[in-house]
Amino acid sequence: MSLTREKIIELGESFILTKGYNAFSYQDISRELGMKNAAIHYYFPSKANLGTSIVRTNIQRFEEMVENMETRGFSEWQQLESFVKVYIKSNREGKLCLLGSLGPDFATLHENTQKELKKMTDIILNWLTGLLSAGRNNTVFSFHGDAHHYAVRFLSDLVASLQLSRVVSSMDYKAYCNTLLEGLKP
Amino acid sequence: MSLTREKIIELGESFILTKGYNAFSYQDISRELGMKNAAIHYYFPSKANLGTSIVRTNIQRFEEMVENMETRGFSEWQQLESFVKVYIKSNREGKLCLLGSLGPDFATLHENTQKELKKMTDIILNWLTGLLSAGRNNTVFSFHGDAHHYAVRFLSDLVASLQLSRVVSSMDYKAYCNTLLEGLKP
DNA sequence: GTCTATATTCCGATAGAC
DNA sequence: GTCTATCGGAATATAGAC
Repeated sequence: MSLTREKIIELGESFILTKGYNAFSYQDISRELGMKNAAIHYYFPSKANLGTSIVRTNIQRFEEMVENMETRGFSEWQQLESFVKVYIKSNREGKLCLLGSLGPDFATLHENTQKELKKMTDIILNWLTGLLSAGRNNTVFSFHGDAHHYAVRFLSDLVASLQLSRVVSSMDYKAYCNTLLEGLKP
Repeated sequence: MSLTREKIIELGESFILTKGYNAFSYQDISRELGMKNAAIHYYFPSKANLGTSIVRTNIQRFEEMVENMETRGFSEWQQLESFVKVYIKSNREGKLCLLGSLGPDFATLHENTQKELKKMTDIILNWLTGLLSAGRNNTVFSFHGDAHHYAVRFLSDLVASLQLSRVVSSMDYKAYCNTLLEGLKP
């Protein structure tokens, strides 16, 4: 696994989260790396390849996070808190999450990237649904209705509020996330 | 006010809501109108002008909707329901809302477009906050905590779930919106 | 006042140099 | 295996025709 390749993925992701998929170019990446834009094509023949790889990397990262939390015996509450912290960090860095950035551009993505993005979202939502459901059974969480519905809503809250925090004049993202968590307390 | 100009705004908005701001071009619009792409520049010298005008049109449309509802003496519940219906309609047409589409591209927008988008969001959030607050006082709604926080959350739910409905395999958007409204019942 | 011919820049991508 | 010179085309935008 080449170091340059990893840097390209890292930079590409960063640009997607700040400028958006259709606004960043290979030149944005190559400039940072001190190369010609065409050099990126050696590692990723097309922009679609790069996009797909970036989503795959994110899936891997998420699954490793979940594994780590399970190994450490995190409670449902601790797991949800850790998940929310990822979003708070993104907000601090002025970034969106990958779902919130690529989701709106879905129609313009390559078929493979679309497929991978769907896969990522399903994985996150399934995990979140299971976590909420288990947490409610253990009386760690309290909420009404279907767990999957609530999972969609909770994820929507995190995704969109990241976007809104750019647009809304004065928004305390961390405080907002805390009220989200508060709402789940029994 | 020229008819062509209005058609350009309408088409431009439609493309923003389906492809995204940075993915649509003047050619997309001119092709539909049977003109050369450069003709659009007569009406909107730059893409930023067009973007700003589209946001302004949306502000106007929203304010007219609110006025109409007040004239007809809509209850808080009816007003909120009407607002949600706009999103259900967008979902049926495979479109996002303007905030959910332009928000992620915020960093790439012209200063004036950014300003107008912020204005639009403030207007919507202020209205929603007032509506929720008044509705709670009249015991039409029931929710915990700060009304503005809840308004941000409610808007986030609508905005992001529109985006998610494209990505998540099986999602019943209308049913989802209904559970959102159910959550506000006393 | 309305639109077209044309310029300019930048994009993603290929062929080939080292 | 790694990167550069270069292409074809599409993007936004200007100057000028009707």
